[in-house]
Amino acid sequence: MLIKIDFESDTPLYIQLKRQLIQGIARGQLKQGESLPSVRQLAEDIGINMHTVNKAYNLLKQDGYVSIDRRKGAIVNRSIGEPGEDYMSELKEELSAIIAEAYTKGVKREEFKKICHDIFIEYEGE
Amino acid sequence: MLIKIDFESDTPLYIQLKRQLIQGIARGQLKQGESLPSVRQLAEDIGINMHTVNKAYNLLKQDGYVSIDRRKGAIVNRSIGEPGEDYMSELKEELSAIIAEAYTKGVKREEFKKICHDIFIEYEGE
Amino acid sequence: MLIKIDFESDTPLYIQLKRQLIQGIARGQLKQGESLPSVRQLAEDIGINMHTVNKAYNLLKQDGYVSIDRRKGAIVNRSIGEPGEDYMSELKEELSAIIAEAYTKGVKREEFKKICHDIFIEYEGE
Amino acid sequence: MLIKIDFESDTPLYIQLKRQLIQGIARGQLKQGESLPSVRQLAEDIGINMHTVNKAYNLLKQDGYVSIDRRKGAIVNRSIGEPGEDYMSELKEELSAIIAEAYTKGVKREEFKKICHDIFIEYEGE
DNA sequence: GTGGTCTAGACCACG
DNA sequence: GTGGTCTAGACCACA
Repeated sequence: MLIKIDFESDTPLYIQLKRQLIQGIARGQLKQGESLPSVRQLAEDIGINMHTVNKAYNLLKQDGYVSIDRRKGAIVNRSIGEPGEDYMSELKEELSAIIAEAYTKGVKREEFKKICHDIFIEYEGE
Repeated sequence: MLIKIDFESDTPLYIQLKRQLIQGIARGQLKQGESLPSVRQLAEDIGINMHTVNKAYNLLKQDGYVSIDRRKGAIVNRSIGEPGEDYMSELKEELSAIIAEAYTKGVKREEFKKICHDIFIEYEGE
Repeated sequence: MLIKIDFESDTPLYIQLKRQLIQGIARGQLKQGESLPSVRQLAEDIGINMHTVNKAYNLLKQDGYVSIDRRKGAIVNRSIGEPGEDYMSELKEELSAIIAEAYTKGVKREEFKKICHDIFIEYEGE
Repeated sequence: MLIKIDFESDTPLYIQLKRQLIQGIARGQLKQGESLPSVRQLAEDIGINMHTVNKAYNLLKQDGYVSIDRRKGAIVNRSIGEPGEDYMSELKEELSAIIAEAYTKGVKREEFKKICHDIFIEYEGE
């Protein structure tokens, strides 16, 4: 799986990395039971520091996306059942802000829903 | 218009402020031509530093949401025609990350679209 | 509040620190709303690295013991309502191991309960 | 006796193993004079490395739980008279940390003692 | 060889 | 002045 880091971006590297790994899981490129590259390996591959990769891995662990096994490194977990209430309200707040901006910039409702639809299809179609 | 700042959040105060003002505009609570409270005033009202309010106002100006007039302060602009390409691709990337997470947490496509729909209605129904 | 770090111990420094801070909260030495020393300050005081203190603080934040406020640093939170199920089963497992060892080393049930009782009194008696 | 290893736990495998063997002894499932399975055997049974089992056995030996005989392997010892002072102060420190956490999470004194009581009963009732 | 821990020093965002 | 991020390099525990 290809990871692309934008060093110019003001989103922290470890967040960028975490997001892309989650997208990889969503797309099915990273399957349950599969193991991620070692922190040192991945760090070298994408040209960032080991500790930065480590931080991303630990966040993924916290969120239940991977388990860290002393023998095999980070292993992708089974998908996570039901979305919690906390998560849902976070999601709504986040969407509310994004949509407010999109709406004021002239993005139409149907256009927005189309974009979401297409992204979903990308993840579901495995 | 009521502004609610969460001091314990890890999103910067000025971002929280900016977002809420944009939501206010989207909802029609802040209408074109209307002027925002003075920096000093708003800072005092919500108990944050003047510089922080100033930063939010300047960002809004950069994004074309308000014009800053030395005498009248920040004035809400008319809505901004067509969304630019840059903005659209930013938006897609952001949504892609959010949806990846939502999808892995078990949020269904229709559920997600329903949430977006409802938020849009809130803004359109002015 | 006095913090004592044992550099010889094989429990990580940040865990030692975290534990002592929790004990401080339990004892009422650190009260709700009070703010902890800055990471740099505390690091210097106890002669360890800033990042190590930071790690402890972040764990405390994760567990809900403190909130990290950009303005005032780490602030002690209100006490946390009901113990969750997960925590209770963790606790039982931990105790089961400790008690197995104590039992085989000849510690009597009543003696053990007395020790627990006394420690509890120390925390409750505020 | 059934051994259950959690490969995703962050407590080292050899510690998990050691603890469970001590619990077996406490429960009376492993009686004095009885010999533990061979290192090789046990390693294979639970799917871990021989060295790991070896490490656990050696720790048990150090703590006086077993004697290691070249021919018969590890043999469970008689129970160990009086708890030493060192052990008792270690135990108190450990309990102090655990109870601080439990207390702050809202576990009541009587509830805690009840849990300890029940675990003790499990070990005593042989 | 793997991650975990600790140290150190630097720069930046925030307020 | 505060924490957040990133880098770098070292040592250790684990398996």
